[in-house]
Amino acid sequence: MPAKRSAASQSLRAAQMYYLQDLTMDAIARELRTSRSTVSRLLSAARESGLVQIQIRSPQDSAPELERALRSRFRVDVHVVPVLDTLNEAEVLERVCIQAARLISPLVDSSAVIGVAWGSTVSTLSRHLTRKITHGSTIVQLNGAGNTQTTGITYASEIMRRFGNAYEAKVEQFPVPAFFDHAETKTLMWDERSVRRILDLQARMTMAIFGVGSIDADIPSHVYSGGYLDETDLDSLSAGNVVGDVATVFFRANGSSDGIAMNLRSSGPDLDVLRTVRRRVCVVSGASKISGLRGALAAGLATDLILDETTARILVDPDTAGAAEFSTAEHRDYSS
Amino acid sequence: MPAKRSAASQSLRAAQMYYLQDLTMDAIARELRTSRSTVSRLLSAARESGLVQIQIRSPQDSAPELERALRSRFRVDVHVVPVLDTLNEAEVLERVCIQAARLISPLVDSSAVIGVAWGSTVSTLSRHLTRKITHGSTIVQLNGAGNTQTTGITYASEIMRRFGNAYEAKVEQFPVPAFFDHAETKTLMWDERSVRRILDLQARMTMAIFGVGSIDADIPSHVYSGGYLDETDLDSLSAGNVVGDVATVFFRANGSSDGIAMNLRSSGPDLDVLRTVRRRVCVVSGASKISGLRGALAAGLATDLILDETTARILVDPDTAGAAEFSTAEHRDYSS
DNA sequence: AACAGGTATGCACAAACGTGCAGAACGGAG
DNA sequence: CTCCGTTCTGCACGTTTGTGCATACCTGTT
Repeated sequence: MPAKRSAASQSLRAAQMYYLQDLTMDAIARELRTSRSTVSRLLSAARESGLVQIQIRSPQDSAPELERALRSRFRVDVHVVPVLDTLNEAEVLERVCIQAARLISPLVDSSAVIGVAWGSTVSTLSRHLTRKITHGSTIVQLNGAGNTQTTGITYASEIMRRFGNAYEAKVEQFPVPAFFDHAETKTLMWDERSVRRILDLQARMTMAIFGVGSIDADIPSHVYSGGYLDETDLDSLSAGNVVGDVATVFFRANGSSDGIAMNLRSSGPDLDVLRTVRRRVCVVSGASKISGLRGALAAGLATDLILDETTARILVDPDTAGAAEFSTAEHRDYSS
Repeated sequence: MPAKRSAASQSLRAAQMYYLQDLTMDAIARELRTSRSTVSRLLSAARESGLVQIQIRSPQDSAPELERALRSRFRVDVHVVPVLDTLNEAEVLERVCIQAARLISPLVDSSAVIGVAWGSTVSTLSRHLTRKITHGSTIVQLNGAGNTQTTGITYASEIMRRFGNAYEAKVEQFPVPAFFDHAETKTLMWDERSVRRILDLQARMTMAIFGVGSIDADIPSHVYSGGYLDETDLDSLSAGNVVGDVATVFFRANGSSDGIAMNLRSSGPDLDVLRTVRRRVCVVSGASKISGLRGALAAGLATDLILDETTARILVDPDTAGAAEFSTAEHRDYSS
């Protein structure tokens, strides 16, 4: 009686029988009069397309010590990604991002305006996004990606495209350099209507997704090595006690960012604007980002933090590692 | 570094790695320094304990024709359970209930007051409930289960116990007969403080879960054959044009229930009380319940309907089967 | 009608998984 | 310390699932 149906509809049936009725693929294949392999593929498609949603809800009491400590200390919703501390940086990044993608998915809803930064973390994240059907959502680029060697368009736009794809959202690029050479050029550009459109969109963000850069990382991140900043710039940053950045906007260890000259030339969002966004998801992988992360937390930039276990451990208890530079007491809370 | 941890915490870790990071059980076993079989069991435990939540979200456009038709026709949230129409009654019931249990789970939240009926459907359902951690929830029995042969306590309480177990909720039984012999006994009992406590709880229900009885079913349900009603009772029901019941409260094809004498002796909730409940989940399996179900829908008793595909087909298009008795036009909508 | 390019299907094999069973580890009670 | 009952663990086996490949099937084009 159930004759041929659309692929999506078949996927739905299969998914219901598999995940909701606990039938084996074999049994489902017989009911749908097809081969088991087809059912396997239908189920893949169902997961792939976001039809099947798998969530892990950790009740407070079984949430590990670590998450609770971070949650109460920094007032953010923390997700610690379990990893062995013997894995190499790339593997950890990969796994943090796979998990982050799944954790973000349920936070996205229709008519969302999602600000997205770029950088190796967000790029990796973008490659693992799980699809979710939403309507009328928009992805807006948080900061320009151009530098002296390239317009950065292809790199950043690839990231944006993946986000747009996963959530069926409109993509709004931000085709400006990451840093202007002259602050006044930025000021003028910021009055251009084409740019205003993006800035207005940013002001209406319901969600922002970003990593952090840390200036003293063993392997300094993209921004600090990739042709975005010259010697003079770097010097001015250290002179200003900058510890890191979010979307190419810099801050100090205590979270303050006033008077940092580079920010006047940066295309990234004013941190005060960023702080008005309801959900601000920060993804961090790797212990070398610790000081940048500390600054970002002190600045109250994140409402949700996803990070690997190793880094989380250092964050709560710097004594166990050599990365201790600031005590928590010094941190002033800049969150709204 | 991650030394020995509690079982729950290990389950959580494993679940995150398996469902969120897509590692194989083998890989997880190596990270947790245990055997693959243990990981398999940890994951079972995680699913079993409601830590892992699998949901299927069917976007409107891929929702099958059938669901959309029912949804708009009866103004309820419909979930059609796919089944082959060649399966026997028991198999269909089983599968509808397995799926219903999973569908109900996400609807339950903390501090809920859940009214539960009894009967073969709800009993089967109770055997397949998936655990979910909630706090301060209460399960309250909707109607008494005593009859001339038994107090029904063990049967009904077993159902209740399972619900309480799944949601870590307090269970409130209702130790009265399903039907009183005399309406005035009920009236008096309803003034007893022990009974009032239950009635008050029922008035505060946030959710109700029930099946339907249909008087003309080929295999009549429990209530119509199990020693609850005598010949006179049955005669009075047909004389009053009763088509079915929910929690031993009767109604007619058009949804009305005024002037049905049996209801004065029934321990079930006044339908007006039932209709005030936010979520009223009705589970139906088997085409023989069609007329009872039609009545219940006309009476606006359900906000959510879970039923098997075969029955759903007949419900939208009675012409394809021989069960057509009333056109939809005749139904008056008694929902609030 | 023939064809090309793409997609969907089933087979067969390999990988991943669940579970009964036997032994190890644990935790009181004597 | 020893005993016994319970729980936990890993192995081995059978089952279930993912996927490369060859084939069948579309769909639009010449």
